[in-house]
Amino acid sequence: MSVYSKQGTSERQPVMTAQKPKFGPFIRERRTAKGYSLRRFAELVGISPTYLSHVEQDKVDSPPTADRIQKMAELLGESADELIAMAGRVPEDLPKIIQSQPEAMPALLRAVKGFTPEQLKRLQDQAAKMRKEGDPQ
Amino acid sequence: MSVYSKQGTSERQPVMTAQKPKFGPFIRERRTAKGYSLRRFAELVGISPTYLSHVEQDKVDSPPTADRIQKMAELLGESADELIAMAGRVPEDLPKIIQSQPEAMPALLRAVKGFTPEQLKRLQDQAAKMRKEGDPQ
DNA sequence: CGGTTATGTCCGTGTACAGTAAACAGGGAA
DNA sequence: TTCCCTGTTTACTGTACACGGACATAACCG
Repeated sequence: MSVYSKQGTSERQPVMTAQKPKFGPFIRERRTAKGYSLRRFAELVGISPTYLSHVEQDKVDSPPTADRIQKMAELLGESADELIAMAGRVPEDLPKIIQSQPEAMPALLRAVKGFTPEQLKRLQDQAAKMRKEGDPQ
Repeated sequence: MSVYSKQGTSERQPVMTAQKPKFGPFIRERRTAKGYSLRRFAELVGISPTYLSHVEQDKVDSPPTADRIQKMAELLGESADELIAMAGRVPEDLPKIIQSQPEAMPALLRAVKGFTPEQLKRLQDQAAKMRKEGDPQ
C-alpha cells in the first residue's frame, strides 16, 4: 500500500469473495432447476463456461457486471433487480437517472434511507401522481 | 473481441476520454483559483502529482473514484455530489441504500426519472415528514 | 552567472477487476 | 473402447485506476 493512501482511501470495503451469503450457488440452483447445462446457459448469457463455473462456485473476486446478471435473470425468470442487488451491484439505468439531477437525487435517496418497502411504495405512488398531474409549478 | 460477446454486451457505453464537457479542466481552474500547487493539492487529496496532472488534462481513461473526488470537493469548497456526477460516477453511499431495498428503491428512482429539482424536493419533504411521523403502518 | 527550488509533464510499472482459452477428469451411451 | 457431454482447473488477456522516477522549464537567491 502506497504512502498516498494514508489520506482518505481508508474504507475500501472488505473484499470478500462474495458479498452476502451466496450469489453463485443460487444461480447454480436455479440454472439446474431450469434444466440448463453450464455450457448451454453460459452461451445464452453470453459468457464463457469457464467464467460461469467460477461464478457459481464463488471463486471470483467480484460477480459479473449488471448486464450479464440481467441476462441471467431473464433466462431464469427471476427479478433482475433482486439478483443484481444480491451480487452487490446497481442496475445499469440508475446511475444515469441519479446523474441527471446530481444534487436532488442523492438528497432524495438519503432521505429515504432505511425506509420499508411500504413507505417507498407510498412515495412511488406520490411520484406517479405528480407525473400524471403535470408539473404543478 | 471474443465469440461470447455477440450476445448482449452491445452497449458498453461510449468510452470517451472524458464523459461530458470537462471534469479535468474544471478541477484545474478551481485548484489554481484556490492557490494550490499541483503537488500540494495532490498531497492533500491523497493522490500522486502525476496522476492529478493526468486527470486535469483529461489524459486518463476514466476519472478518479468517488472517494478521491469527494476529497477534492471538500478542499475546493464545491459540492461533492456535483463533482462526482460531473465525473460520471455515483456517490459511494448510494449503492448501499439502493441495495437495502433491491426492488423498491430502483422502482422509486424510475418513477422519478426526468423530474425537476423542485419536484424531487417536494418528494424529499414528503419523505422527511413520513420519517418524523413514524411509520404509519 | 550558477545553484537551488518549485512548477507541471512524460514514460514506465503495478494491482485489481472482469473476463477468455486450452486442457483436463468423470460419467453414460453405443 | 470410443465418443460425447458434464463441470473443473490453470494460465492468460485487456482495461481501469492508480504510483514512481526522471525530466524540462521558470523563478529566485547568492
